[in-house]
Amino acid sequence: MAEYDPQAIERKWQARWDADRAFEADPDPSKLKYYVLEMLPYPSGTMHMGHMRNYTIGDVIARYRRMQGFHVIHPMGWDAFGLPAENAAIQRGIHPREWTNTNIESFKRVCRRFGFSYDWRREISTCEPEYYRWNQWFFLRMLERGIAYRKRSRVNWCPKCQTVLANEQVVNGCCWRHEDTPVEAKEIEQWFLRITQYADELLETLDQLEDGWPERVLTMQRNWIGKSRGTRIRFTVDDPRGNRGEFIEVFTTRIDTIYGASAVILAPNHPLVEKLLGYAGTKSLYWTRLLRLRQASVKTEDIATAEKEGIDLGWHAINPFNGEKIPIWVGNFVLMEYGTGAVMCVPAHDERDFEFATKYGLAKPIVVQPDEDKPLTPESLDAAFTEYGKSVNSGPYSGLPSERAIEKMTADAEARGFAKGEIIFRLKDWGISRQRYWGTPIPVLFCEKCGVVAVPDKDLPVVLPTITKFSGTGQSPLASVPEFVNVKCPKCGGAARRETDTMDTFIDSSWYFYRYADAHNDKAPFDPAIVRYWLPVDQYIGGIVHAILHLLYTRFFCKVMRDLGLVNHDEPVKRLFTQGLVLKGGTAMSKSKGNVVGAEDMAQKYGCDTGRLYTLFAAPPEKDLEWSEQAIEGCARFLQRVHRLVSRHADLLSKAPAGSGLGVSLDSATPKEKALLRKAHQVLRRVTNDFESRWHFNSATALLMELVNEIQTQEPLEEGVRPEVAREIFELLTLMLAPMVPHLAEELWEMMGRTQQTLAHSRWPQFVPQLAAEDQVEVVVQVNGRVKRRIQVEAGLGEAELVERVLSEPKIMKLLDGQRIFKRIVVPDKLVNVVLR
RNA sequence: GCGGAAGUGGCGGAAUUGGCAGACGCGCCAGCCUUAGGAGCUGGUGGCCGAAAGGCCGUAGGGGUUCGAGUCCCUUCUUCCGCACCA
Repeated sequence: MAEYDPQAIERKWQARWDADRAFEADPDPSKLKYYVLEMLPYPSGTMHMGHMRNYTIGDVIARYRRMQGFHVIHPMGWDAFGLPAENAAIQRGIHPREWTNTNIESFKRVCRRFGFSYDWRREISTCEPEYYRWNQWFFLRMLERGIAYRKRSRVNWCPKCQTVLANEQVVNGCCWRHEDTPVEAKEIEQWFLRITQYADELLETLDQLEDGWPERVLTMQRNWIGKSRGTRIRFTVDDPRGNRGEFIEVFTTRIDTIYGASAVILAPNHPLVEKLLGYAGTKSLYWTRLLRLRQASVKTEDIATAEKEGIDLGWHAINPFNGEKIPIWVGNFVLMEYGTGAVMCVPAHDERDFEFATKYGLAKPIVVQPDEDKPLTPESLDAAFTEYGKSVNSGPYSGLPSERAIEKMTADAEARGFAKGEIIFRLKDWGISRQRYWGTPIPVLFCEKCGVVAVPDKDLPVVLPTITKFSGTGQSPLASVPEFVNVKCPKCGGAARRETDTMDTFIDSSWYFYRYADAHNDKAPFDPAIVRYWLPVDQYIGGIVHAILHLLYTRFFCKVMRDLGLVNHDEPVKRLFTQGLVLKGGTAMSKSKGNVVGAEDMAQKYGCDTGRLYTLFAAPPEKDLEWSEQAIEGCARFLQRVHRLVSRHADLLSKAPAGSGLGVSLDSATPKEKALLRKAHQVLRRVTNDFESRWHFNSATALLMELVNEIQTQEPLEEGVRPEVAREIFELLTLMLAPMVPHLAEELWEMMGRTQQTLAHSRWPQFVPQLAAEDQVEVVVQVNGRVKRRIQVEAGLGEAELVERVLSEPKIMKLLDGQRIFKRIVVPDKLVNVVLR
């Protein structure tokens, strides 16, 4: 009997799949397509179990869908631009391209080693000109439409990365790659993509994803976009020494509380602050204190807990509703980046204003009263009342409910010209310039005469030149390559300089899965007709880390592509699955923490099927998974057991024609056959359900283990099991194993004499209810809801009959001892509850 | 602080709609086989009481709805995640 030799089996079947081109699929309108996608990896160092888990989940789904007859596209590629490659170059003197390609080779080798069913013809690598030229093409289209634009602004600078970060790439005030490195503020001129133009739609179409995306991710995106409906109100600055026409615009969602405003507060870096101090000649007086307010900590935890601080500027603003003069302050809690950089301070109805007013002794007029509770009084007010209620002390608006007051006051204020209803978003435009080398060159030139000039399409790609010196000084490395920088202006022929910043690598990953559909197109990013067949993605699988970053950007790109007429859907991904992390010692595997288990080492030790099975069995896929050497041994044992089991019965199985089991009638079946067929079909029903709706591969695996256990308890099969029945059972087992442990399944299939076709395209078996049905069931007998006895009865008894049978059972009669029965609850085939009371 | 998810044996985790809690695996215990076992096989394994039959307790704590609750409701606690002066 041949031992289970995973290495040999795995090589053998991988070669066979390659020869069969088993996983290649091209558009075929007669077939239902299914797009399975795993987030493309950044190939750094070696592939670890975290990656491997991601791809295993995707592969099981791809293989299962294929067995269901779907036309499956399942591609893989490489997120190949990015900082680690450049840092490796600086530290070790290896060119980023070389470092990256070595890693890609290694990742690809491991992917093949695990038998992931990718269509490798579609492989892309984002650092190749054939790919990034389309990044440039998209950028130019956005430039034409005003979606890409250039501006000078305060940006997030990571001193470790030596480059700018987008807002989404700042986590807790620190760089998303360097969680202990606070970002610094820097004024830089850079390129932005006007994602805010789509803010409303990015929010609206999240509703379409309700059924397919985790609620968590949807919530995070909604919060990030941060839509807020309110009013922009203009307060005139009271100017006793002449009218300079200064005014302050505040944004508020609660215009109804304006009669309760006791100050206007400006952000410390609001331009008007210095102006007003200048007018009054009081700059020197306030300057030190003002600087202190401006030096807010960047750590967000600190910000939230920081004490409110302010400075009374000595100026007043006029409340446009009642003409009242209220002081103008500067406050450290007012953000220049949000709204108008100025707020009206309504202490009685805003928590922050309450705190501020308490500290500085500002008045707290009450202008909203709660609906039910007893009315607020200045004496009883110990916290801000921020809910809606009824307006009071608000001139003509007194008595209105808050909602009405907001509407009416906004309308009136608009009519009188000092306010405007407005919707603002927390979302900011996406800053995409990076002062680094290893990325897509931004295809524009700066001409002395013509200004900013787009590189003409025909000159794409703007190829990233090969450079050899990497300093990491924060200067764009491309600036030091004269042959790259100095060009002729395509418009006027005069001298021009190329843009030397490169694009954020999140551009690369925003549309890569469209490129997979038509990976070698050299006329366009892709052929819209092909994309119409394959896209949108039916199932995307990846980590929760990308809940905002990548998934927001890619949704934005989809909408831009739609507006360019390239695609006809609004959302790129129908269903999203966020898998859990692979932990070791309680933390996520990562190179920096030194706790990685290499996928290749693992495959070498146990075989990849064992590795696949372990990651599927150890936890449901959405949960984190703690790596355990002991538990993986259990999976290895199980596969060995299955292999031995089939080996042992090869003779018996060879006596039956293939696929003959279905005709077996239960009437003529032996008890052993009945037991086996029942178990097999019960397992099939539940495994199919786990695959279909929940992807609980852990319980599916447990069920298959149960089936194997059952087969073993029915041994020897030669006695009492006909070959065709044995065959049916073993084929069911093998087909169900196929998506999870495909190599072993193929081998078993062959051992059973099936040689014509691989399992890759075999059909998923059909559940037969009659075969799963039990003819004896165990019924639980409860007294007053507590389980007392269990009895065997034939299945399918009616309620009355079942009660009759239960009550006539001697051991039940003894239990009840003639007591009066108050009530009976009957669940056929399951339970009888006798209520005595 | 706000929002969300979760809490089940020694461990990972099952339990589809309110109907047998702990499937399956790991670990552990006992036995078989073996020159040997870090291999294989058999059996046991939530806690307490009991020789056994059986009984009692048990899904973070408390309360409730129900004939019946891991599952539904209220409440407290804990953990994890997200947001964090967003006006």
